[in-house]
Amino acid sequence: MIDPRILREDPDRVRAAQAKRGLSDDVVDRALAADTARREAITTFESRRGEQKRLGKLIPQAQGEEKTALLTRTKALAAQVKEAEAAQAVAEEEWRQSLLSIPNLAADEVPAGGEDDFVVLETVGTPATFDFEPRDHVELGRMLGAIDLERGAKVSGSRFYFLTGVGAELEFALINLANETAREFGFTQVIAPSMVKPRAMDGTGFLGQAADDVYRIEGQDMYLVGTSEVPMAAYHSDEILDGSSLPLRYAAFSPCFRKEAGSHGKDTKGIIRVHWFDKVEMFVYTTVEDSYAEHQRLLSIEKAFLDKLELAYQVIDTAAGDLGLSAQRKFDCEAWIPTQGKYRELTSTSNCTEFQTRRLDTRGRFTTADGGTELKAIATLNGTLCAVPRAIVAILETHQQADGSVKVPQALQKWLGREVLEPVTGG
RNA sequence: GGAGGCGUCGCCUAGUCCGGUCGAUGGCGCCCGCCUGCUAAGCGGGUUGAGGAUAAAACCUCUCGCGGGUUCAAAUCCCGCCGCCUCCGCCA
Repeated sequence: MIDPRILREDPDRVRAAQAKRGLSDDVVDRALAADTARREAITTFESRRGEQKRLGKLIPQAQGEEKTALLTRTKALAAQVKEAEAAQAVAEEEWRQSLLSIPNLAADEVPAGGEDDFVVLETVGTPATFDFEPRDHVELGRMLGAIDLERGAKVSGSRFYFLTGVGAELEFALINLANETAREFGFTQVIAPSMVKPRAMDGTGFLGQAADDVYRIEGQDMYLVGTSEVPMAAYHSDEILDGSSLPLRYAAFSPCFRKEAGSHGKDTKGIIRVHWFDKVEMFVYTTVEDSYAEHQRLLSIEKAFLDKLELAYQVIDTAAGDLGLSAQRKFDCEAWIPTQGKYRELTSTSNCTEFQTRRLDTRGRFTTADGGTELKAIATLNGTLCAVPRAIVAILETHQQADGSVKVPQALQKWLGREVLEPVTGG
């Protein structure tokens, strides 16, 4: 949720932000009207309620006719109060809904436009070249006995897989490396629940434009999370955090579930786009002022991780129209996938500023210059440390050799206990 | 899943049977001030959060786990839900 004060005091800024994302600004007018209506309704209710309370106090001391008269008046008033209260609730809800439907205001630096209007900030490493015909990760996975897509489909359906043998070992190695990296950078490790209540899902903005991608548990009013950003954002909901304890940096492991609705035909082969995968996600609570530097920090950690995997990648500044509901700015790290001849998203980091904490009611208590304290909205940020399947895809394809074996990046060797993954079947 | 108990403004706690001077008691902690060579003790005051109003205040409304209901009036009575604890059953 954006700051209601910005909407009231500078609606044109919100209109401009909507335009930048390619969205209508109707909702701005709707929200402004709702705000006015809401305040009127509050005034009406409060004046009636105030009178009711004043008169009510007189009743216990009143006697005889005076008391009867008072009761008649307060009884009528009670009905009015009830009515005014209901009207206020309606106005309040309309205001809330219109405000909730406004996405976070994109940063000035964010490129305008849609999915294809990103700006490449940086290219790191050189895409791998081969003196043989490189195999895709599906074939390599089969040769190594690492990825079993056929049985994944048999047991669970399309976009499911078993990681077996070195595939499973590779996941654990990646998780270990991610956790080691998290530790180096001062993150508290967390294992987060991947089923959440609607509050958490909605608070992180995933029941908005992304709702189609979310699995709901039948008959339970619970959801499977698509990322541990969801439980981690809700982790401190309804809390007032000690400002001096910030930043709070978490690295949360969880399985992630995505319907991938509307992606029919995209990445149908392999494990680039799957309904379930494991991920270690960085999640940070900090002040809004510090969030911009923290965002850069998360990006640098993601880059450091990709460097450890010895991958070639580019960093893009996502265009406004391709930002999530909550994000103010988003950087994606896209690794080179040899058999696709292009860069594909491996990690992503977003600064959600105060958008999520306003929805989930997380604030910070800070000491002011004069020694007092004040409550302020704080910022949340998230960033992928390692999304396992895509990391595996990039590693297998990048480090493959002519015979179908795969060189293990140095940083993973101690976790895998070997320098090369050897095929278990012929090519 | 069955039975019972509990949920009060940071923590503890009074109040709930018998609705209105509880529009929330006291203690601890914390903050400000006084006092005392310093410190401690002592004394006085302050200390939930949200919203409305205002130049800013004063002020007003809401907030006793959450949501309804009864009533002129609800922390208090009634209904539903959630969470925690204890016992039983079941189980990785």
